[in-house]
Amino acid sequence: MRYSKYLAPTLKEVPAEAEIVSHKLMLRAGMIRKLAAGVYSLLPLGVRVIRKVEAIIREEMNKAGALEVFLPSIQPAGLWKESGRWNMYGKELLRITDRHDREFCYGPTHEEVITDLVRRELRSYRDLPVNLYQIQTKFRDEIRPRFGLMRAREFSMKDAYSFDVNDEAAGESYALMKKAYNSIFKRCGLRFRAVEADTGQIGGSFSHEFMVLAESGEDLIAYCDQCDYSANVEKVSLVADNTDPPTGSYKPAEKVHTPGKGSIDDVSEFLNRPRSTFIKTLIYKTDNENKELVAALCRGDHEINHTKLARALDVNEVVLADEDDVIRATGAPVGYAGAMGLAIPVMADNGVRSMQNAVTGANEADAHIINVNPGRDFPDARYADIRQPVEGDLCPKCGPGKLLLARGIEVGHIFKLGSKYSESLGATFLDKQGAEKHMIMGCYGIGVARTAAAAIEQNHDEQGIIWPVSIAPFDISILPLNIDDQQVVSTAEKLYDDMIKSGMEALLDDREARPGVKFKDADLIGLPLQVIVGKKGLANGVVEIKIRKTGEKISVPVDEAVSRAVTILSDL
RNA sequence: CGGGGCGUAGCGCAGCCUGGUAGCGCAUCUGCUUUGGGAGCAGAGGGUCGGAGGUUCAAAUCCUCUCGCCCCGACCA
Repeated sequence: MRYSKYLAPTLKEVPAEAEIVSHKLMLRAGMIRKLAAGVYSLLPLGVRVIRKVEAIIREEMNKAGALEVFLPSIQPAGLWKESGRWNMYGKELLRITDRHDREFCYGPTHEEVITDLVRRELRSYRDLPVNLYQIQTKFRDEIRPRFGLMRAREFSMKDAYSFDVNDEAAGESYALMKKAYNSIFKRCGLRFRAVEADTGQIGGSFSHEFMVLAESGEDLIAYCDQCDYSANVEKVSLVADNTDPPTGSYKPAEKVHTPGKGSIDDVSEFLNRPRSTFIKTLIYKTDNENKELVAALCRGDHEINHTKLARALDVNEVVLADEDDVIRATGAPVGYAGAMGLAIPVMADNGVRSMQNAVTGANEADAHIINVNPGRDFPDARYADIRQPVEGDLCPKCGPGKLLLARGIEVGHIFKLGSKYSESLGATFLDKQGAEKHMIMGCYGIGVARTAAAAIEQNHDEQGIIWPVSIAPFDISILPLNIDDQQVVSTAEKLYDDMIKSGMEALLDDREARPGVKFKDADLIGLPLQVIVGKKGLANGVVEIKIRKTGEKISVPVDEAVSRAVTILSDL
């Protein structure tokens, strides 16, 4: 491709809207432009990267025996009502109506559509297993789209759905996908981990997330320093800190005056007691039919994990109660809630059970209670694992190992769904005995553009992107530095032709621009290699091959340049 | 959804408080010079100041409404 005929509008300045590296660099390199909040246009360079990621995905999916389909992005409401998700999915589901006032949605995922297809077309155990996938545009009306393609509302996703005759076969399909995903992300040049995950709104029995390790990641994962255990913090089942019954003597509970001290930090300092002796009491609103309020308890130096709390309460979602609800539930302003004498249900973290002579709010302004003992003072509390892990917690798998925390970008997620959708939508088959059974499903997603963005998060420097060869928009930049020097131009042209003939994807920067501009843009766009063709080098019969990743420049004779470039590229 | 902020030339911003000629840097175009890490000089083009309404002799500036965008929070008790 000739740069002069191409559209790669690079930016010298960083657009104000961008927060993280991949977003800034994609904008600066002229890969994407924003159309609306969370909605982006892909420019030619962006398209090429996405196509490469897609090609890798297709190859590995096909290799794993999956079949490509292409399902509608607009879906009739009826199917969603049938699965029960029309009401469950909430505001993230973009609902639209046609001219006849019929309800549709823009698909945020395709379980309903695929299950509908399969229930119509597949009847026999002989038809199974089958794994169907597509690469489709989805729309999820995120509360807060951000970070460019990382959390866009409209985005491209590879989604696959497997249908099996029984649980064991479904497990095999799942394992096959897990293997394929490992290959896909490895080929994309990413450093990642497959971690155990919560199943969330998709539902199902268990799942793994593929997390690209990066500081900018929106997810927190915990992993063991001794074994191979790793999980999303929402999923980590913690070994209870101490489940032994309390031993020591109970002191009488006593109300103390704590004027203006609402936070644990303040009260801890004021009473001169460590945070770990506090029982933190948070009031949550659940999304069940009564919007019931509950109190969630954990040790003062721990945090409640919303997902775990929701699971323990068997509700879809919990949100922190607002000020009015807190006052209604506790009779006190925010900051003075305590488990003693609360009229609402109490769900406590396992770590609270063995606490002795602890400190809590008094459910009245400017007062706390000391020497609170759970078994004595709020015997009705239920206990579950509802807190966030912290570094140093024991590994739930191997015991002696300690958990460490890291940030990750979720680029893929695989679920073993079971029969949730095959039951609600009636996807059945006849087994060998002629008995009608529900298919056992799995579903498997990959965020295509997010994968590309994650690659940038892991591969960049101050100058710009450093593409892994496998997903780079082109292999090599050819930089004729002196565009009015006949020898420089003709050499660059010849290299360009020869490189294309040898199978490389080359971008010839034939613009009438100064050398500095070409260098800067080449580094910014981040192709793995650059060939620098300048007067100085040609005087000695050489051009330079620069390796973007290392910055290394190698002088090579002009007639060896193509073969050397091919070799270096294949070694990267 | 709560809080904060921002919409002025393609991009980054100043001007607004205290109403009176719409500005700066980069980019773009022309010319000359320059040519191995985002050139220099000279000149030029480009703006319904997000939109609507209002106040005023006069509105980018003040008021009201509205649209869009960004950030923080939603794990603080």
